Amino acid sequence: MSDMSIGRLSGLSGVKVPTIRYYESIGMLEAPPRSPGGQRRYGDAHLERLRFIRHGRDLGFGLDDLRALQDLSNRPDQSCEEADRIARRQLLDVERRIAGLEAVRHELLRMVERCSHGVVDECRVIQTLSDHALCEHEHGEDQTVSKAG
Amino acid sequence: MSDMSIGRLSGLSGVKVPTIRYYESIGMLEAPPRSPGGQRRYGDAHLERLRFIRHGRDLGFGLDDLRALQDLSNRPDQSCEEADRIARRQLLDVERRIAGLEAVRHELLRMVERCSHGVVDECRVIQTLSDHALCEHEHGEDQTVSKAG
DNA sequence: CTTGAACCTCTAGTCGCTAGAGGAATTAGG
DNA sequence: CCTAATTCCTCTAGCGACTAGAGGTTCAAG
Repeated sequence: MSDMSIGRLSGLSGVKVPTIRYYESIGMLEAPPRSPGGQRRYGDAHLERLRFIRHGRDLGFGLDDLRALQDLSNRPDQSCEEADRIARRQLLDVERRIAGLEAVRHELLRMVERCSHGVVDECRVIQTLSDHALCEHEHGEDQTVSKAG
Repeated sequence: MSDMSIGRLSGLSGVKVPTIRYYESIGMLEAPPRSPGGQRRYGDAHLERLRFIRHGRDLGFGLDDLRALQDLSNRPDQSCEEADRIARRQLLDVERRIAGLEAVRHELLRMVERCSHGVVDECRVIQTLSDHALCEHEHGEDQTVSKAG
């Protein structure tokens, strides 16, 4: 399973080819040896590392967190307090985002349910956006909901 | 309430000063008249529009959607079908993201609950990330969970 | 040995802001 | 009226985590 091309590594890891090169460029993934012609040749260690990153990204960890966790896993004798702390922080973050999205979902539901399917002037969707008093949504301090990739 | 400075508009709308200028630069907010010295002077229409944008952003709409919705609200006689479609799409998107985050939350909970608080080598957090087989999480096609701003 | 897919580097773009430099205008107080 | 503090101005660059595309090279199958 050694001497994988970047395409094969991509297929096995679920990480796109340009993303793998990007990870290398920012030091998330060790630069592999090259073929005589200059193409990347990966081994199993790369595949493992990339799966670790992919899995962590799926769980919403930032690349910095994953770098820290990866460093920790290379020092198996250390206390896992730090790893625990990072994971708990991430959990709290996810829970906070879920709560925010639930509130958003609630208001969106109200909007579309009350839409009379008539003309814009009577449209609940537009009205709700225009007049904040029509809804129950609280403005957070400066937190905003953002799109997922 | 006319002739507001950008700072006052910011305070009343909850949108930060640089963000207001950014909105102007990308055509989301009409450029206001200027004072003799060249500073922006806003009226009530700007405040209303900005609150509309702010509210929409809080609900996770993209600026393109908000531009479309804003355009619609300027044509009150048109059918609100389009507005309805945009809002429903947004609702589906939010629901999809909630579902994704719930799965993520579930796995994070398992991770931190099973952490033995010992050394890294036995740490569930690291193990789960390293070995995908240890968890129940399914990799989506290429969807990833991203941070909120 | 040819062909076509996969690879290479590099730059620039995405979204929605945010930060900072370096300077001009405004406003409140004395 | 003058000063000092605050707010405002433009401009460029940066964030995270990629994604897209141009223009060229290498590899693997037949």
